[in-house]
Amino acid sequence: MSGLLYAIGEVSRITGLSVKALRLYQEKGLLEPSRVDPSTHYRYYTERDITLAHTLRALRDLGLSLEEIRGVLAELDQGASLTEQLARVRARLAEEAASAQRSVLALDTLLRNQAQAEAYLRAPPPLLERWLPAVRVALHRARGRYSDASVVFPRLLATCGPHIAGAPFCLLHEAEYREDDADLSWCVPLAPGATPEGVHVEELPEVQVATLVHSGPPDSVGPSWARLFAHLHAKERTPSVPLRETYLRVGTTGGGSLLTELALPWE
Amino acid sequence: MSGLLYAIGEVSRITGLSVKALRLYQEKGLLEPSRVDPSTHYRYYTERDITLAHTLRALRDLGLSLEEIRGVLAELDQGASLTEQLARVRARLAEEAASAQRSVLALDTLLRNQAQAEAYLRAPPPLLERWLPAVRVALHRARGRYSDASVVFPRLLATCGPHIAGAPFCLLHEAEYREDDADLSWCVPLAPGATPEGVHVEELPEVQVATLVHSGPPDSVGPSWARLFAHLHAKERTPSVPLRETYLRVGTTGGGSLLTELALPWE
DNA sequence: CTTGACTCTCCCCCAGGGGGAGACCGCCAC
DNA sequence: GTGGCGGTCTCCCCCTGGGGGAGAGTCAAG
Repeated sequence: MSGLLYAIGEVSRITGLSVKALRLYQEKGLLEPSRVDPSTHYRYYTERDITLAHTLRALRDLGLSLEEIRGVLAELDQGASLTEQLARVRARLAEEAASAQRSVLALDTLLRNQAQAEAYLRAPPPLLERWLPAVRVALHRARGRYSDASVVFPRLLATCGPHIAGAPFCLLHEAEYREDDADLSWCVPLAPGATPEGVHVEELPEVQVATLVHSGPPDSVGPSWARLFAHLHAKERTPSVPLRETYLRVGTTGGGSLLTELALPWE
Repeated sequence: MSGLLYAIGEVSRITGLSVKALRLYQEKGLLEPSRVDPSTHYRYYTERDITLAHTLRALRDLGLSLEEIRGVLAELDQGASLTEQLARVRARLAEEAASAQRSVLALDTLLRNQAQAEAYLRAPPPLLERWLPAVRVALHRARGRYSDASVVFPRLLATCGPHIAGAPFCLLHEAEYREDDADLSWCVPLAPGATPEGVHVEELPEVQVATLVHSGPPDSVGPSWARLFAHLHAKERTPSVPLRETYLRVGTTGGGSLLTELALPWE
């Protein structure tokens, strides 16, 4: 018999929807109990209501919002196509999945970089000769001092926003150390298709370098540079410009050791 | 100079974070403006604050909650490993992505079924001979009448809940039509590993049938069954039992045309 | 009749902000 | 000085999808 009535708690147990949720769905007009006692306001549900509640739960578990569920149920009720609403939902969910997947990939990249940075901290890689690949960067060249980094990089980050695709670095266009009038280029690698506005974009060619990862405060890099120069000298190679300092650790604002990769090109 | 101060609107323009969001992050202790005018309560941010805001935005865009961001920033501030928090976030995001992906797949299945049902509605497939595959079902056998469906199926759906893997159907164990004492088995296909409790589970073997999709109210299937019997008779085959009626359209509660697939086995 | 399990309504809470009201503030032009 | 305009302040309510609990009323079994 369909006259059999279920109280809200039983319906909750049967459908797995919470009592709170059932009351909410009534308030939203999604699932009206077949009978509400006018004096006690107790809700009573029929088998048919329970079937509807099951449908509702299935749709909710699929990730539909209550509004979307309302649309689907309305289409169902008219015996209409259903595909319209569901196709929209599918598109939304697919976008969500893709977005989460992209985030996971980005996090993986971040974690790998981080792991490598930590490895460098524990066991700095020895002086190494390798090729730096070509890279497209947003570049700001100016005369000044190292400490300008705290001014220039925030500005670059501000303009390039979401187009950034790697650790920022600095090019030193003269080999001699200058305290306060160095010829510097502040660079941020860009994502392949990105074209930020209000900033100079340049493609740096690949270059052969001797590299060294320096850990410690950024004003103590002098001896490490000296090691690189000495190395090239010992091999009778001619150092070239620009020198490159790459800032490896993210969030360099706080404490913790900083990591700087020094790269000295030769001809 | 790092003494340069930015008002909240400028910071918003630079970082892409809304003014509301910036105020919220201050309230949550994530991003404190370097100076707050004690008399006007205006917020002023330094370049360093803006860098932090960028980090914050990047993390938010990755899908981290503010609490997770707080954790990451704290680790960053101590120069700690970072990997702990980020690995947790990665796990969460991966789960989200997988879940959304599962939903998309489920929706695709649903949409395919729906599309086929609609195709059947427009152009009912002719009488067809084929094999019904073996299927594991939750089964409730009882004597009664067709209209018991509205009682039995909700109960089955209630007990089997999320284990359901297909359209429900009904087996008629006798070939003759009986109004009120038919020998019926109400069935719901189950997902492969599912073992619902409080219900009889059975594996139906595959069987060769003549099938026909009937569209219209469920009490008008008589002539369609007659067509199937006539077909087998013309081919001099012996009809067998059980007959099977599968209810194709979801949400059969509301209006709209119903679709029932009739399947008549033979020996 | 009592008792324990249910159920009712009503209110506050969460994240992550959006929208807007009403009141100040800063800066530029005149 | 003074007006005007845009920026900023605090404060409050709104959204989704419910959870937690208070205080009061109800149902059914013993």
